[in-house]
Amino acid sequence: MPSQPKLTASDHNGVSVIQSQAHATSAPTASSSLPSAVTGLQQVPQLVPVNPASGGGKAVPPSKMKKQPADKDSEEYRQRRERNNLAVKKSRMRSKQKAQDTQQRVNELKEENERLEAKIKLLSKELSVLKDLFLEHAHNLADNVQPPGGAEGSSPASSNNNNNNNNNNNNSNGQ
Amino acid sequence: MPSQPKLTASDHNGVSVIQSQAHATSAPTASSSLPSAVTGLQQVPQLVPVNPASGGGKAVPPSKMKKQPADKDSEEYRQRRERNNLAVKKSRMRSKQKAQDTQQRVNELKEENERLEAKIKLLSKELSVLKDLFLEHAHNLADNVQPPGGAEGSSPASSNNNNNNNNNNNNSNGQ
DNA sequence: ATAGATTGCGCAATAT
DNA sequence: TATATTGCGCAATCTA
Repeated sequence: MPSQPKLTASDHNGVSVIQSQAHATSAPTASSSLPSAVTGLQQVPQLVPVNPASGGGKAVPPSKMKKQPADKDSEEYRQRRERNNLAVKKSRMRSKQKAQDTQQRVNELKEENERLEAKIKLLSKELSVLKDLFLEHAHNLADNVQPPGGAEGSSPASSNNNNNNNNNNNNSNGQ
Repeated sequence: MPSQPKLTASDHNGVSVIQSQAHATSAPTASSSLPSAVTGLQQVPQLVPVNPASGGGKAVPPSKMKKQPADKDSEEYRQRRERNNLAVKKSRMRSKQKAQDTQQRVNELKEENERLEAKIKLLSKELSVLKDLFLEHAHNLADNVQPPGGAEGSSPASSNNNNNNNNNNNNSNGQ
């Protein structure tokens, strides 16, 4: 489940900083060449107020901590970013793969569907033929009536061979 | 069609710069609050060599132009970014929607499939019943043989009623 | 050549 | 705490 962001609009500060390829220990997959167009923009040390609420006696409860902007220089920061970037790539790959699989599934199902429809058509035809045969036979029976036992009522001959031919319109179009 | 990137690895310089909310004429959708953590990083004017190949007589063919780093301050730049951001959002929304639709399609097809299979089962059963009826009837015929016209060859009676009962094992398992 | 559409990527906030 | 997801902006391409 995607899990939507509670209710508060996702409002991360739209910041982002030069990513020098300096200690680029990453790129295990396709090493991005990073030719030379990189502008040598340097980072600002980014001094952070040691603690936004140190004046009051509240002792700053751990909750509501504003999360220091993370020193971009910190090695640990870089490592975290690095790992996250990896995770992101992985996640996206999976996502893409899944989408692809789903599409494929659609194609497979479509094919299967066609096969099934064809089969239905065939079966229907067979049924139809058999039913016709039945009808024809019923007619024959009605034509040359010949009671198995001794001669009896001597059917009135000709027409009116309307036996229980229920038409069998059993189309069973269940839907 | 997505059109894959020729062959050259996509190696944009992994650069990116502080996005100050200064002239934030944007945010038409959900206004990003941008609390206070924004560092006031200023941009370097980024002087660009007027033209990398002005010495030769080649007159610099339009192709191969290195594309100036685009002054981040330029109003036009901001507008372009703004528009692109919008386009990106749109594109991603569509993409997501499509994926969702595809998933839905899968579900629909699965259902349809089940319906078809059920129908096949039904038809098969019907066919089976009719065929059985046929067989039974054939037996009856064989039992009390009674040539329609005058008495003739007088069939040898009993057994061997092996008419063209081809069993009709026409399962048509076409696959 | 220009504008919109896609795509890969990194960041940060969240979710798990 | 670590990884997984997700929204977002940037820049390079692709398309029209």
